[in-house]
Amino acid sequence: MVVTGHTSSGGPADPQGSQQKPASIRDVAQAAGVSYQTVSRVINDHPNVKEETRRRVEEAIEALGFRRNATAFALASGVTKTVTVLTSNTVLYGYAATLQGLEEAARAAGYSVGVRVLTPEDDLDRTIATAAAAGGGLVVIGFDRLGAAALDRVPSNVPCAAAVEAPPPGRTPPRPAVWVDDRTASRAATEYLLDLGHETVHYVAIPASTGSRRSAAPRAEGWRQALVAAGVTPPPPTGKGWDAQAGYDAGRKLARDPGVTAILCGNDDLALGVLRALHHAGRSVPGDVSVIGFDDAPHSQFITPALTTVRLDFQGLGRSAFGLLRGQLESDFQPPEPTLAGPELVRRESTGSRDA
Amino acid sequence: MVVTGHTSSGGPADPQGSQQKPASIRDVAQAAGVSYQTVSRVINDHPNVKEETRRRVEEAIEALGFRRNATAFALASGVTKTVTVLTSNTVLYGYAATLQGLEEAARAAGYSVGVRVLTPEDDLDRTIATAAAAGGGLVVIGFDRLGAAALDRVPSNVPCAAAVEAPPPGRTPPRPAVWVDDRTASRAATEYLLDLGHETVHYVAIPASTGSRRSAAPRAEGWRQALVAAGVTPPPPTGKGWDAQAGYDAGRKLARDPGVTAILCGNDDLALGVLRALHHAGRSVPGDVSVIGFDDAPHSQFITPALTTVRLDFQGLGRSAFGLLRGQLESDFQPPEPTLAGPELVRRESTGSRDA
DNA sequence: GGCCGTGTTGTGACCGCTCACAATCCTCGC
DNA sequence: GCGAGGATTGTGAGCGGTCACAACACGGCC
Repeated sequence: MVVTGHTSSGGPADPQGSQQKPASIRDVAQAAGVSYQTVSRVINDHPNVKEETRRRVEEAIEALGFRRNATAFALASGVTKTVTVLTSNTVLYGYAATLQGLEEAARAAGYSVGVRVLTPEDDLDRTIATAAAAGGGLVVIGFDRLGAAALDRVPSNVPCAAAVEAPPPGRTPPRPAVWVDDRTASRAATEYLLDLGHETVHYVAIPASTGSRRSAAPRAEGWRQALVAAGVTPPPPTGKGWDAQAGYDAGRKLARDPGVTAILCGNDDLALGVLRALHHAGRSVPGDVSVIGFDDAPHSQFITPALTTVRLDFQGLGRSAFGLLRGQLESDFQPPEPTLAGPELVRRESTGSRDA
Repeated sequence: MVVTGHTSSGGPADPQGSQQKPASIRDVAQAAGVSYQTVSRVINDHPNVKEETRRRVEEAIEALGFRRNATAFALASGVTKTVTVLTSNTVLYGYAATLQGLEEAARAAGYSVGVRVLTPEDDLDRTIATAAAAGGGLVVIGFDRLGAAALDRVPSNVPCAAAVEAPPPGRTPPRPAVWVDDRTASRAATEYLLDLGHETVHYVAIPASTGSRRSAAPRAEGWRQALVAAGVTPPPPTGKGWDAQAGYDAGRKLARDPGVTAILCGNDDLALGVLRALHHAGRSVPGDVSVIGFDDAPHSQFITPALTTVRLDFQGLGRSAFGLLRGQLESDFQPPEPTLAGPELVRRESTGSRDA
């Protein structure tokens, strides 16, 4: 049985076609009976070209199917309309959505976007140097440790912007960056749970993007603040990972403790795993336990129970990060004040009052 | 309340630093007291360079922090180690996973990868021309109509490979392509449902990648074949979209019909929506209705009931597509026979026998 | 000692385009 | 009818690398 297939047309050396190389501006010039510089003027919309000449050149361009060679253009002009995204992940919702927003903005501005995945194995400096050697600018997604580390090592002479988890500590603003205020959002979510009558709220954390400085993990911090403000001692956070499996592992432990009636999760995948663990343990949601996620991934509203979560505007984040980069690349471009939707608590079915 | 923030370091013109441009091979040559050609030899590992000279050059490279300019290299050598992925989506699981596999393979081979999202609005030919002008090769993800259309319009002189939904119709193999045999998998999934005692199986389709030629939608076709082989007349397929919302809409209608006891869905998102609709309609899964998805997205095993689905090796697909492209770009590279895991039916909780 | 072959290095041209500047054309005003 | 000045066009150089080839050094051979 054929489980998979592929076609490829003949050997590596394609017998016919595919050989003739594309027309250059000199080819066009010759065809139009002008100098190459005139062709250059036409393709760059310079004002001083006689109408009739322009027309002739444009016809030649059309006839030869000429397209300006992007590489040569970049080399000669020094302008590389390219942005390379450095990220440790492309599939997780937050990352994918940020990338999506960025790509859209970049495309609209005529930039092409490259993606380079960061892995713990490879040499960060080398990777960055390679990416920077491509010309253009860098956008690093610094949601996690690896991304944050990469951001720190970008040499100061390469244009770079970042989307990060938390505002950089006050001292030297290292790089233009955008973030969403999820500390406040996390606090609000926790307060919501408290208002519902829960005596405490447990937290299943996502891995921190920074070392030990606890204040840098805004979601954890917002949760802690809400609890402290309410006069309750925060229970130890759990969780070691980003995905549903990590949530499931954390959830199993939490499910055993009857004192656990409200759980805030660092993201929706984690929440999904927690929900699953709770289900396995026979504890109902929201009857016995309330659960809140973070991010509002597309499927979160369709699972059962539909997940209460904090919606974050990742697309806007990506868009803004690109704007920041563009501001560095084009001296006359003033990056617009980032406009992204603020975090918003979306109440659905996974939360309920304590005594319901 | 600050809901979002950003930092940017001063105005567009950075007062200090960021100005000095990177060292070229001539700078290195001068520093090492040799000619630029010798530097070129060193960075390209040419054999005939005296050991001591090489050492001196390497020191100079180190000292100046020299990095070969990728643009200039591409222009002069004609080799652009770049692959641009043309896709209509980057977030849906199948697309994202394919992209991930491709990026990994490309990175391992020293290629950089670009992403260009296709939209119905913009001019396909123009988009393709732009992407091709970047040099390097193209990989188009042709799972949907837009991607398939793009694939058709790639000029024959640009290196290109594709990941597609179904094998191209026999006649002229237009382009090297990879696909998974989901027709067979779909048939197997349907048979599984039939074996469970269901009298018929309903299908919630994903949008087809081709026009009207029905045989080109392999998932639908496998389902139909299984039904026909079992002597049952296939009910009309439903569904109009890729996401959970589309699944929900289709599921609502299906839920009203008590004759519906088994539903096969074109992907896991659709299945999620169907599950949700069934739940709202008060029909239990798998008690009243069995549901099967397609793709095995990461969260599918964590939802409740855990989704029975057909696992597809998208990463492998992306990897293989890259291999095919590389075969065209490097004349001495023989693309390995694509090795990707075959589709596999993963039985979980959303399916059960008719009379359970 | 002169010749040859190999190892090592340097020079020139070029990739396809842009920039800066010089050369030519035209039109106008006196 | 002629010079000024703007419009239009062409030439040379260079972006940062590569390739092809020439030049030079060295040792071994006759």
